[in-house]
Amino acid sequence: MARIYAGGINGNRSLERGIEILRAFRPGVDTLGNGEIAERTGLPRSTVSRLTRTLVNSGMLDEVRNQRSYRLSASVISIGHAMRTGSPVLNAIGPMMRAESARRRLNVGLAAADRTMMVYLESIRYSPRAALRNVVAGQQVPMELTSLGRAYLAGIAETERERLLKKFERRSNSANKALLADVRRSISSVQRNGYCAVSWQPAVLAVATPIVLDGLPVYALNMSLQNVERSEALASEMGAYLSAFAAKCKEVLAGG
Amino acid sequence: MARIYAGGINGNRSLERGIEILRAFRPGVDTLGNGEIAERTGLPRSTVSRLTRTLVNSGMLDEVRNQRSYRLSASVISIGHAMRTGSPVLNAIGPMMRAESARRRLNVGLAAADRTMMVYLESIRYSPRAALRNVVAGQQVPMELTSLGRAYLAGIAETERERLLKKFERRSNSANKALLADVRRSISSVQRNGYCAVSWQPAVLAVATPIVLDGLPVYALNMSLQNVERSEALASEMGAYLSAFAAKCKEVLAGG
DNA sequence: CTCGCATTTCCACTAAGTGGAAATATGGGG
DNA sequence: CCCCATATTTCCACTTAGTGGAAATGCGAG
Repeated sequence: MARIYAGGINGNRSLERGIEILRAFRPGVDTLGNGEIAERTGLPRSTVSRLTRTLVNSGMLDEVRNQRSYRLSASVISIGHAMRTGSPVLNAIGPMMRAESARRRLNVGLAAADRTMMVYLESIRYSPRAALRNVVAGQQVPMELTSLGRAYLAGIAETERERLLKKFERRSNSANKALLADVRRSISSVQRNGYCAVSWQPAVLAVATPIVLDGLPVYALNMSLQNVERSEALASEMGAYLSAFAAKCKEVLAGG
Repeated sequence: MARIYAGGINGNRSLERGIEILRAFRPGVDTLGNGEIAERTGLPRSTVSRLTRTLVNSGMLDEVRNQRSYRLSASVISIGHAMRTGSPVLNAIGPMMRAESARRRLNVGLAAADRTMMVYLESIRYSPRAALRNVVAGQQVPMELTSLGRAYLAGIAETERERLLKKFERRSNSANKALLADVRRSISSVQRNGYCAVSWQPAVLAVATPIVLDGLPVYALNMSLQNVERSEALASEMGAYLSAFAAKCKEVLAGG
C-alpha cells in the first residue's frame, strides 16, 4: 500500500498552519480576529480558533481584552533580534555598512529573501542631518521590482530563479511581459557588470549586487540615493562604489 | 468518559513544539543542529528532525549546506517588523521618545514582557555624538533585575505578578531573599511615586514606569544614563522627567 | 577505506487533531 | 432593556496525521 506517512516527506500540518497564521499579520496590520485570519489563510474557523489559542499560550500572540482579536506579541521581535545577532554576515559587515554610508553619503542596505519579497537585515538611511540617520530592519520590498531582488535572483541557482520568475509572471498584470524582460535585463547586468541599477520608486536610484557564500543563504547588498534624476553616469559611479565595497565585504567574510 | 479532546483546552502540541524550536535560537547563537535542538527543548530527536524540516518548508529556518544545522531565516525579522509597524503604542510614542531622548540627553526605551524577560520594542541610546545614536529593537533584559521589568510587574494584575515572582524565587541563587525583597521595594516605589529606580549594570542608572491601557498589553517606559554615580537626587530628577513624559504619552494614547 | 557519531527514515500504533454543527458570547439597534 | 444578527468557541464522532523507538543511512575523522 502506497501509504504516505505523516511525518515523512510532508511537513507537520499544524505547525505549517500556525506559521501561516503568524504570517497573516502583515506590516501595518494591528489586530486580526479569528474570522479575518480564517479568511486570509483559507483555514476552517474552528481550526484557526484552536491554533490562535495555542499561539497565545506559546506567547507569540497577545489577545486583546475584547477577546475578539489578536496581535503579534513582543516575542516575535525577540526572535527577530536573535536572528540578527546570530547572523555572521550582519555581524561582520554591519559596521562596515554604517561607515560606508557616512563616507559615500548614501543609503546602504543588506537584504535576504523571504518567499517573493526581499527583507532588509539592515537598511541604513543616510541623511545630511546625521542625527536623523535611521536604521531599519525587517522591512519588505518586492523582489521583482527592486535592485535588491534582481541582484538576489542573479545570485541563486538557475532552477530556483526560474521557479520564482514563473511566480511573478503568473501574478503580475498586463505589464508582465515588459516587467519580466526588464528583470532579465537586470540579471544580465549583474552577470556582466557585477551589479544592476533600478529606479523602483520615483527619484530614487538604487544599485545592488548579490553576496554568495558557502553555507549561507544568498544576500543582496545595495546602495541608493534619493532625490536624483536617473542617469547612466550616476548609476556607473554608484556601481563602482558598490563593487568596491562588496569586494571588501567578501574579503572580510571569507577571512572570518 | 472523561476524554480530553485534542484541540480542546490544551493547545496544539506540534505547533507548540515548533515554536519552542524557534525559541531555542537565543541571541548570539548562529546555527543549531537537530541534536542540539533536541537537547535544548527536551524533544525526541526524530520529532525535532521532522519539525525542523517543516520550519524550513515554511521559510522560518534556513538549513546550512552541510545539511547538519539550521539558522533562523530572514522571515522572522519580517514578522518582527510587522509587529512593530502594527503596534499602535510604538507608532504613537516612538517619535516622541526620539525627541525626548534628544531633549533630555539620555536613553529612552519602551519594552513589553516575553515570559520572564523584558524585550525592547525600541531602545534609543543617546550619544553626545548624535551620528552614532543607535536604535535597537528586540533586545531582552531580565525582568526581575531591571527597572523596566519591575515597573512592568507593578503594572500587571496581582495574581500574575505573584506567579512571576514565584518563578524568580525558584530559579535564583542564594541571593534570592535579598533580590526578591528588592524587587518588592521597587514595586512599592512605583505604586507610591509612579516610577522605580534601579542600577542593574554598574554606572548605569535607570528609572521606569508602567503604561497600562485598555485592550493592550502592559508596557514599560524607561530612561537611563550611563557613566553616572547612583544618587537619590539624580534618580528623583530622572523620575520627574519620566513621569512628565509618561503623562504626555498616555494623553496621546488615550486621544488616538 | 573503515569506524563511530549524528541524523534521517521507517513503520506499527493510536492519541492527537480535524471540521461541520451546535452552543455560546458580544454589541448594536429597536 | 431586551432581542437579534454576527462572530467565536466548544462539542464530538471520525480517522488521519503525528509519534518515537529502532534500523538505516550519511558524514567526517583518522
